[in-house]
Amino acid sequence: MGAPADDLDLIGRRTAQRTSVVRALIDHGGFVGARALHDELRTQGAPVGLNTVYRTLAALVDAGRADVVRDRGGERLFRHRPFPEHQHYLLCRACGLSAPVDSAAVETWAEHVARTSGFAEVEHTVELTGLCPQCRTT
Amino acid sequence: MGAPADDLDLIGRRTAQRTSVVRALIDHGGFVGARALHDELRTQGAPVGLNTVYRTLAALVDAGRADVVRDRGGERLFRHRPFPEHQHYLLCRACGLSAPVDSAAVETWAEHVARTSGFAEVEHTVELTGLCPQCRTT
DNA sequence: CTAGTAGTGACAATCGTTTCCATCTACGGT
DNA sequence: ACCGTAGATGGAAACGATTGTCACTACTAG
Ligand SMILES: [Mn+2]
Ligand SMILES: [Mn+2]
Ligand SMILES: [Zn+2]
Ligand SMILES: [Zn+2]
Repeated sequence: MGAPADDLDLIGRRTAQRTSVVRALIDHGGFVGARALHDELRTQGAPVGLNTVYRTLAALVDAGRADVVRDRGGERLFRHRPFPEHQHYLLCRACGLSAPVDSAAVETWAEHVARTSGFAEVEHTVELTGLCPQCRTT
Repeated sequence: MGAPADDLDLIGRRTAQRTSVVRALIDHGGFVGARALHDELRTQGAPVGLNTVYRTLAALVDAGRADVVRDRGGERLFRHRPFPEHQHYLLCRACGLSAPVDSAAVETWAEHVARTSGFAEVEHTVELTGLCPQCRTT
C-alpha cells in the first residue's frame, strides 16, 4: 500500500484536501479523470474543489508519483504510481481497468531510435488499449 | 507525391474546399493542427471554414490517409500519409518537424503483449518527441 | 437540366483544463 | 501557544480545441 504520507511530503503543505485527493487516487486503484475523482470525493463526504483536485494531481505527476494517459476524448486520466520506476499500461477502453506491462523491449527500441536520430531530449508515449476479459462480450 | 485526387476519391464529393484542405495538408509536409491549417489556407487566398477543415481531416483519418498525434496541450496534429502502411513518428517539440521511424520492434512487442494479456482488440499509441538538430540550441 | 443529397460555414454549445483573485490556513519562527 | 506570511483553497470566469445546429449551396447521378 502506498502510504499517502510519502506522496504528501513530495508536494508541499500537508492539507486535508491533498490528503483526501491522494487517498482517493490510491483507493481508486486505476486510471481516473480529475472530474471523476472530484465526484468520488464529494460522494465520499470529503468534498474538495475541482481546482484543487487538478493541482494535486499535477503535483503528483511532477513528483513522479502518478502516471497520465489521454483517453479517446482527450481527457487526462491519472493513476497512482507507488514505485519510482517508469511504467506503461494496457488499459480497457470499456471499464478503465489497467494492467502494467513489461516494456523493456520498447525502452530499448526508444533509446536506439533516440541515439540514431540526431534529436535531443527524446521522450516517448506508449499506450496500449483493448477490451479486458470481462468487457469483451458482444 | 500523393496526388490530392487519390485522397479526395476516398472521402466523398469533390469540392473546392476539400481539394484545398488536402493540398494544404500535403504541402505542409508534417504534422499540423486544424487551426494552423485553417490559417494557412486563409493566407493562401483559399479560405475554408474551420469546421470544414476539421471534417476533411477527420475523413482523411478515417480513410487511413492521415496520421494523428496529440501535442502537449492536447491539440490533435495531422499529417498526410501517402502510403497505406501504419507509421510512427519522432517529432520535434519546438518546430513540429517529423520523421517516420522504423517501428518493427514495437509492433512485435505490442502483438506479443496483446496475445499474452487476455485483452481483445488491442491497439497502441506510440509517439516519440524530442528536439531536432536545428532546435536544440538551449 | 433537375432533383436530391451531401457539403458548407457562421454561430453557439460543450468539454476539459487553466487562470484569477479574494479568502483561508499550515507551519516555522518567537 | 501565538503570530506572520508564504502557500493553498475554491468559486467564477476565461480559454482553446472540438463538435452540433441549421439554413443555404453546389456536386453529381439520372
Ligand atoms: Mn517507457
Ligand atoms: Mn504501430
Ligand atoms: Zn474492461
Ligand atoms: Zn525542431
